[in-house]
Amino acid sequence: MPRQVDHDERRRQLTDALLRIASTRGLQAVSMREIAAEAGVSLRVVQYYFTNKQALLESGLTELGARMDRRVKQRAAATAGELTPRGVFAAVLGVILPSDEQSRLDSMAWTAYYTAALTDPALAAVGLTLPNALENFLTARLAAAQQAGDIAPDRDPRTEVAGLLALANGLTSSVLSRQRSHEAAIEIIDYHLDRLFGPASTLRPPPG
Amino acid sequence: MPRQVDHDERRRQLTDALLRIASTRGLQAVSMREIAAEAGVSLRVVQYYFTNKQALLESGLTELGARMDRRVKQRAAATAGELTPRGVFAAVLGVILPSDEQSRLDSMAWTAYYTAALTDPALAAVGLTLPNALENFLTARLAAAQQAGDIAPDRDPRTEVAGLLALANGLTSSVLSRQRSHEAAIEIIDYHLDRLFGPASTLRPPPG
DNA sequence: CTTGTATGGATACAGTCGTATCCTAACGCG
DNA sequence: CGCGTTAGGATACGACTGTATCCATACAAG
Repeated sequence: MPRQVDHDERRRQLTDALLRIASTRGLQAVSMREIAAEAGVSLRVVQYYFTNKQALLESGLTELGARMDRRVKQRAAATAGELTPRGVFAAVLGVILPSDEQSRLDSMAWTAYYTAALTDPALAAVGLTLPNALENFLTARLAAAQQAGDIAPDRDPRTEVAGLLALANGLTSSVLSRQRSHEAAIEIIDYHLDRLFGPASTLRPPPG
Repeated sequence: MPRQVDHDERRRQLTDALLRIASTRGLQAVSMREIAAEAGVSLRVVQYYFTNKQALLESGLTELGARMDRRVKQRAAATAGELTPRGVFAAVLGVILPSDEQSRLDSMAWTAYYTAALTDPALAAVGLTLPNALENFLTARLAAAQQAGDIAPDRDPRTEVAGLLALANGLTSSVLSRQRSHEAAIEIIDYHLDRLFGPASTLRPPPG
């Protein structure tokens, strides 16, 4: 066997280059040649590691989902002790909102992909997986919290989750277009969480 | 003077064709030739009535804004008598959400434009005008309602409006991607309006 | 009727796009 | 040491893009 290159690593470099372009100049600025230039390789290399532009695009969307997933886990881990139901929601919704520069860029790319998915079924299949999983996860958590008496019994968990996710997504849009600051968005989220759960506490109260 | 053509009418036809393409196949499918084909005219005609592709795109965005504006006014007019503050909010937020097939198409186009505006300052300037005006309008209305005692005095009108608009936009996204039905979205909006105002009444109660 | 201008048909241009092909250099294995 | 496969450089193809140009026609004004 001749010289071996780590294909996964190469694909990751190219996917990162793609996402840098998509998040700064939009998905319509993404071309095979632009990706090559951004990654500092030749066009042939891009073609060699991805059969299609379509495959490249889907790889970008998958990577975005993986990043979001990583952020949620790392935020959950950063909170010492067990999370309250409210803590779980604050973590997930806080990850959806753009906070630092990198997550702002990722949100830009995510928005671009979301729009593209509206007229591209292949992208829609890949892109809706994470949001649906997120909604189901939060709904299950909220239903459990309701059983435990943490929220009022007359609330419908699925409706509440749908509203909160829509709120977070809408706020993300307004933060990206600089209509609102990150802090203002967080404040609105917290306000709504206060109405759903009691006043704020991220940690589960000590038993007894 | 030779044969005169109504330029405004011609431009309107072309803009409509553009929006039909953008709402069904996305903004990236919009080309001068596609617009010509969709409108049933030659490429030259498109060039003749619009100096630029950029001008054409901005015309499309302006038209979308005008349609939204028309819908709000017509919904307000459809409600007999004077609108309560809640009625105003229900009308505006109800217009943002896609209801019939046409408003779904317009929402698709609007979403495409919104995303494009994130990386195109010229579009952003045109596209943010209406949302900002809407936010200011609703904020003023809500502040007045607060003065009149229609909502609790501890609410911040600007924050409430920002949250409601973000919610409506986020719900629009989820309706477009068929994660949620129009009815479910309306229900969530009504639920949040109930929490802000009292229980639902669109008409102002008779004086005395 | 002639004339000048508004309208639009036909065609061309230089770029850019995704994809395909040809060929060479590098290198692990027998 | 070659042999064969992998990694990529170089180049080309046809399609499509926005824009420009040339020219014909139609029609209102003189």
